[in-house]
Amino acid sequence: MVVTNEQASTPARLLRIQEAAAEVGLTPRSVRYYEELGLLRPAARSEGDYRLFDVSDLERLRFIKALRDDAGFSLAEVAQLLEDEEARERGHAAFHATTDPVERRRLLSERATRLERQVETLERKIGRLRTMVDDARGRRARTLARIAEIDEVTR
Amino acid sequence: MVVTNEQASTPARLLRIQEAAAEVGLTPRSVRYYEELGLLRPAARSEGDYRLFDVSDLERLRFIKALRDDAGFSLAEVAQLLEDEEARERGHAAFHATTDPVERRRLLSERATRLERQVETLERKIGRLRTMVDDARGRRARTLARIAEIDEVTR
DNA sequence: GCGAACTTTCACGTATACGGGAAGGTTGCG
DNA sequence: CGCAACCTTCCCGTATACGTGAAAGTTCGC
Repeated sequence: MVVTNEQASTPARLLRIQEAAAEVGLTPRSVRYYEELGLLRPAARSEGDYRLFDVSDLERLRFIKALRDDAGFSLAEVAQLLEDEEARERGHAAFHATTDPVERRRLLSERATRLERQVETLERKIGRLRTMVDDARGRRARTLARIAEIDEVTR
Repeated sequence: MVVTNEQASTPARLLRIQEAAAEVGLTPRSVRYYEELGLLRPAARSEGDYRLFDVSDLERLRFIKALRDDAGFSLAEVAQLLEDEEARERGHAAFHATTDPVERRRLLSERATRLERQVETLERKIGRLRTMVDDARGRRARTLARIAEIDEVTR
């Protein structure tokens, strides 16, 4: 297999805040604010204390943005959902720190539980939206029925 | 058919702001604010200028609350979705103002179109949430697979 | 090794979505 | 009528989620 023109297996492509923010469709200010709220950990800092973001940080930022924009969660709710994610990353580290299969199994099991909760939270939201959609659909159907009625009579 | 103990066909049960707000789970302050934003029309006023809400107002308030709480729309977005509802009420009046079947058919058709748009907006939101759920489900599945792997080995 | 571009940390400003109180009028039961 | 409970319109306060400089340090290509 041929390696691309970039260095093979780049150790870690790190972005500074502006590039990182642009990449995920946020402003540097928002990213700093999220960090201030504890939604994000410092990632890494350069010699001169510049924030440096790796791919996992970008994923996290995209997740935050999706929860905020698409799901309409407040940042407080996002924080709740992310506590789970934080535990995940700690768990990830803990996972690689051990080789004990029992311990690893336990960590993975915890992760599965957290993901389950995330799914439930989102599903609840979807359920409420579904109700609203069904409602609108019902009204639309009744309206169409009335149109058909008129068409029937004036035929 | 026997009529209930209330006056038969009450002309219009009108509630004052506190009762109306409580009925739909809002505060009087919020209700006034929504009116200020134009999400709600004055409904009716008493002799002494008290706001009076009828059933259709309550429905509208419940709709606003659902869009805000359940769907997570901003009040600006709610306003957008309600422009349609406003047109609906004007259309409702226009409907009863005419007996021309052609005109009535047109009004009903407009209403169906507005409901269609509402459904589409909500469906888009559901779609984005679905993506997030699927994402979480996928990660969960992979996590469970890794657990199974461990169980396989340590069996 | 210099300058333009970027970054840092305050710190204050702003839009949204209300909360809460003042000052005063309205309702309606007794 | 009287008065408690409600309502009205200001108007200022607050939490959230950032925007927008200011002042100072950092990077980096030429």
